[in-house]
Amino acid sequence: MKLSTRAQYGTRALLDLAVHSKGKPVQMKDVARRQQIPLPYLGHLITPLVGAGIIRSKRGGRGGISIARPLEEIRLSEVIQLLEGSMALVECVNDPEYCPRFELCVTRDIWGELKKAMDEVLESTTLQDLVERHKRKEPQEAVMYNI
Amino acid sequence: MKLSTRAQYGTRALLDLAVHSKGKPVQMKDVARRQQIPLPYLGHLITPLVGAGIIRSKRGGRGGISIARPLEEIRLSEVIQLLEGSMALVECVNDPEYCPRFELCVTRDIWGELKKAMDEVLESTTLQDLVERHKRKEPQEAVMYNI
DNA sequence: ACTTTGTCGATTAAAATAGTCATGAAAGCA
DNA sequence: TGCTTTCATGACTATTTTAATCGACAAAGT
Repeated sequence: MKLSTRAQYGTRALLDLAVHSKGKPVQMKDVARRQQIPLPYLGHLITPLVGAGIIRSKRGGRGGISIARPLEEIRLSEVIQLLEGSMALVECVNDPEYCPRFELCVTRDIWGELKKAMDEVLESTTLQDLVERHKRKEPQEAVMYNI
Repeated sequence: MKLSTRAQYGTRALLDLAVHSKGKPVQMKDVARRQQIPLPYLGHLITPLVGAGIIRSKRGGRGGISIARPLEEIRLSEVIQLLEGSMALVECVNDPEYCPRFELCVTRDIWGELKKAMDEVLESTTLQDLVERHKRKEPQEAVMYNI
């Protein structure tokens, strides 16, 4: 039971963008290189994020992609939903009509609890949180502004 | 990102056993029929559970399988581990050496938190809990002993 | 015009999962 | 003993999902 590379790559790409783009477009090829993601594949991951208004893109020379919203308004839950779909581990958790026994099924309840546990983590984490954690881990990129 | 049928079937089979076997062996074909699991496939799921001492099996006429431990000593975490493996959503959460950037990688931390959130649910749920929930949902199977 | 850069659909490749089949081994029973 | 039942196991096949590539195209700049 693994997360798809879509979700992994996509999250890494977003964090990369958040760190490297200060409002200015960053070329996909740079993100791809830094994050070790095949460039043509990255294109496909970006699409749904653009559609959801998380990323803004601009074609042509000096074009690129950039974050389209305040970082604290981008929840991981939304990102993962777009790239991976629901975190439900079995179909019947999303769609009760999928299995006629959903009412009596006890195991379904457990899979539902697992989904809920994951959703809580993803709902409560924003891209801003990731950036802050990242800064804490890579102090060499921090700049002393006030000295 | 779906749970394998192994884990789904295996958990259902175990619950079925807990409900239908009161210490006495139950034939795999009966479990398979009730739980709608292909019989030859069920055989493969049972193997690791027998190996771990969760299920006891007996061949030959009047043989079958039965639960080998007190229900409250069978945690879902153990069952899932046997049937599905670790709940880590990416390999680097299990094995730090898998990716050289594990120390600095922020997204890895998040996948680790998701694993932890799931593990907590699975650790805290035993087969006994499932049986109790099941009884609550199917009162028609309850028998009045004290009247 | 020409170059750069993202968009999109079609297609292929690779891997994981699900399921089957055939053979064998243990246990009971006549 | 020999027959039947029932689980055990490894090899194999089929199916599905995921990952990735390719090519043509569209928009934006110079």
